[in-house]
Amino acid sequence: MFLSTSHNKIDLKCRVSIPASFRVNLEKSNETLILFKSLQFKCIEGTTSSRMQAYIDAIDELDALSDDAFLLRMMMADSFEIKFDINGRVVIPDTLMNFANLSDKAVFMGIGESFYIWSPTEYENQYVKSQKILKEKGPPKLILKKN
Amino acid sequence: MFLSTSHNKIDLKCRVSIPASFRVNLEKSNETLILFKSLQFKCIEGTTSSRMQAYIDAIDELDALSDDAFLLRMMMADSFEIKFDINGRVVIPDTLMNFANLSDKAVFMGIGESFYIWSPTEYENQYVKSQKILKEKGPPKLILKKN
DNA sequence: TTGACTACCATAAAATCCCATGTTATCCCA
DNA sequence: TGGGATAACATGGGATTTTATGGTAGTCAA
Repeated sequence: MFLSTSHNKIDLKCRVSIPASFRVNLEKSNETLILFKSLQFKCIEGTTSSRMQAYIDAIDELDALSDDAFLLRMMMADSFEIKFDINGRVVIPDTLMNFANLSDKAVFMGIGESFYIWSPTEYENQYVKSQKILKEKGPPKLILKKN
Repeated sequence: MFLSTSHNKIDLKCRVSIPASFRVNLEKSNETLILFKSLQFKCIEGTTSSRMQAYIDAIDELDALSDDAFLLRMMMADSFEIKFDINGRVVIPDTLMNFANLSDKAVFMGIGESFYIWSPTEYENQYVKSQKILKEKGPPKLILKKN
């Protein structure tokens, strides 16, 4: 599980510490880290190699000529397998830095099976948006069933 | 099951003892503790890792672009996997301290599958409110499911 | 030989571990 | 059933380890 949010610094070499809890999550299942462009937002998405494999398998299930299959293949093409240095840092590829509009700060946001890397301003926008939806529409049905 | 209410002290390091009965409940099912921002109240909610995993699984079932999926991902971002020290204490993350307006006292309130952590004043407000509703509308009609 | 990339070392701040102690609850035996 | 012994619990504080981050040296390729 990738949970919680943290704000880390990106240095001049585009190095950034992956939050320790995320690293532990990868290590304990012996997975490597994959970074790719989010299909939905202006941010980077990170996930495990095995979940990426699941995406790849899912493409095979789709109509090979469909738009969905096309989009997913393009996503694969912009994916990177990332190595850690001994301090738990990674180098974010240029393509992804530009895509997510990152410069010197990164917001890591765990969302369960994967996580997002946002620029601070984009993150702030999304957070505000979520608070607004919550206020207007209330919590998901799923949550209310719980008790 | 998490039941009953207790008032514990939060120290300068934001440490607080989780009520022993809650801990036993987690230990006997070999679960870790997850704390997150309640989507309904100004309080922290605590639950088991397997329950949180169920929410995560639910995200994949939903339309990825829906408001519900969006809110659930945000909920994950505001969730923390929490470790106990040998005395049964946890550290409450800053984000959650602020959200629930906690300082030096916490009220633990078991509500079955999960529990709430309130600031004393917020707890008092909710308690008074519940008594008022009880007086005005009478007790709730409960329909128990037979298995 | 220069520039980019990688591996490794250093350090301050923060998180975590572990020991100590008073207080409350539980047990057990007379 | 009373009351002392024992265990469990909540809380305080200091020592130790992790974490995030800055920097340097070595490597490979153009």
